Amino acid sequence: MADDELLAAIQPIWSESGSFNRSSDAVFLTLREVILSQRLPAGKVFTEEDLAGVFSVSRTPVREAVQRLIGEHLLERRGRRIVVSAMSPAEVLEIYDVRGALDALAARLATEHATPPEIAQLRWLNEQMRAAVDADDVAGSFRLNLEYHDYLARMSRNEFLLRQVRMVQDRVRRFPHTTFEFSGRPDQILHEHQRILDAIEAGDSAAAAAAANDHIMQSKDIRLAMLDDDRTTPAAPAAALGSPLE
Amino acid sequence: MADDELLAAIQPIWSESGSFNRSSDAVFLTLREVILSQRLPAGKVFTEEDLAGVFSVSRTPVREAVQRLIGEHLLERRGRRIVVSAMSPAEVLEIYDVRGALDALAARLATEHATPPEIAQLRWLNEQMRAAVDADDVAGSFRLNLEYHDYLARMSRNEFLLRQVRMVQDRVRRFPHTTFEFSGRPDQILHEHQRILDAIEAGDSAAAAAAANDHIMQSKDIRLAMLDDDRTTPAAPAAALGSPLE
DNA sequence: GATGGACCCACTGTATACACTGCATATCGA
DNA sequence: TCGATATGCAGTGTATACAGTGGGTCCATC
Repeated sequence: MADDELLAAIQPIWSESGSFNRSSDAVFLTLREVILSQRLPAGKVFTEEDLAGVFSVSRTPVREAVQRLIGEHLLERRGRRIVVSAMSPAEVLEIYDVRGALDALAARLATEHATPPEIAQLRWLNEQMRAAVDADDVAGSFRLNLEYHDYLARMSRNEFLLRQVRMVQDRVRRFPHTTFEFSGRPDQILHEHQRILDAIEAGDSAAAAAAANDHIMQSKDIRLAMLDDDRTTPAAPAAALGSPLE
Repeated sequence: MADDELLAAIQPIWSESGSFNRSSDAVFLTLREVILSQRLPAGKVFTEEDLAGVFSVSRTPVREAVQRLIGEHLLERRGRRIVVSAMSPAEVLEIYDVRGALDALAARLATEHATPPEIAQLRWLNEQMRAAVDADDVAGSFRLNLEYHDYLARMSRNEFLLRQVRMVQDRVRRFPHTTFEFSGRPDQILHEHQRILDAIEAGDSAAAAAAANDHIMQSKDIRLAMLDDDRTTPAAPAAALGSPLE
């Protein structure tokens, strides 16, 4: 029974999940986190009852959680089973384009509204990331990278945009490996973040938007190279980094 | 009992909704359509049992549908009641910015991949809309406008982008009134659509993106004027057009 | 008349029970 | 031995039952 794998993946997050009034919410959020952090791999199959067992609740709240996750395209029903949905390489590349457009908009709007303390905070996040990169802390770098982009989106003062950006970031967490594994990429990222910062500080919204879009397109190019690499050397034993980041 | 209003709003869509294996899906889709088409106004309050009564099902499938709609920000729980969530004028304006960025990306990618038949189809949609506008068919114009943008997004060959665009379009359907009501706007729209078409046909992706973004920003400006208008003359008895478009 | 508290009821959240459906395996016939 | 039909079973979808809770109301007191 593959139940064991399910339990092992869910247990850690489940036990430390705070208290909710709705157990349906708790199941939803835990399962969501487990999928986004790739503790539960794409393609994993299970039933409602399996989940009810792991979470020690009845099928009712499980069903509600599953429905919601299907709505977010994190799970899908295939015939009579529930499957963690996979991301195709094509979808990964698609997401970069959308992310570029949204981040460019965020950078543009952020420039128009930025206050000095906000710029300082954004710079601080980048410096933190610099420290993490220098310490070879890949998981920390990855997290701080997401935080940088999240903060940039918040600076846009556009709640709807922020929601979209976060939705995209959630997908990014599901990408196989990270472009960080590409030699020299972390330093490039820091430099590109700095370029965005400079443009924001200079009040040049067009430059900020362009820098943000370029930044994502650089990542896309790296990703493309990594995918080609995977394709040509399929037996390569995956990079040094374990898959479940964060 | 406000149940009557609920029944009146839901009944028409509910009765013509095709057959689904899951009544939970049927409730979800019907309720979704009723909200998006503004048959059920923002702020409308009801309980799970009310819905169960209207749909003649038990609370279980109703709960699942409601959860999913909350996930899409179409409903919200306020204390102990379910409320159709409202869109603030600020959110409406925010959405234009995101829509502009996404449509610009769609136009750019569409230009890169467009085939002659696709361009012909897009032109045909615009000509249909021209006919609807000339016939003063506001609902038809509105629908064809959405179809034009939907087709543009499909031409991008980016499934993820298409999903985002559709999510945004759904929000657009909930906007109060439409910018079509603004004198002369329909003709402007047709002209702006034509500009995008010309750029695509010329293979000028940058121009297509710029035209698409400009198009949405024009709508945003009109919307801004309408909102200011509402604010200065709050007693104005809404335009000639009934609210539930489509 | 206003304000605070207690009680009650409506509504929600979860569990359980039951019916239905599709698949797998077994059994019978040729 | 192979195929077709029957039968059991696992899993889902819906209904219902039950317990807990928050909000509203009504009364008492200031």
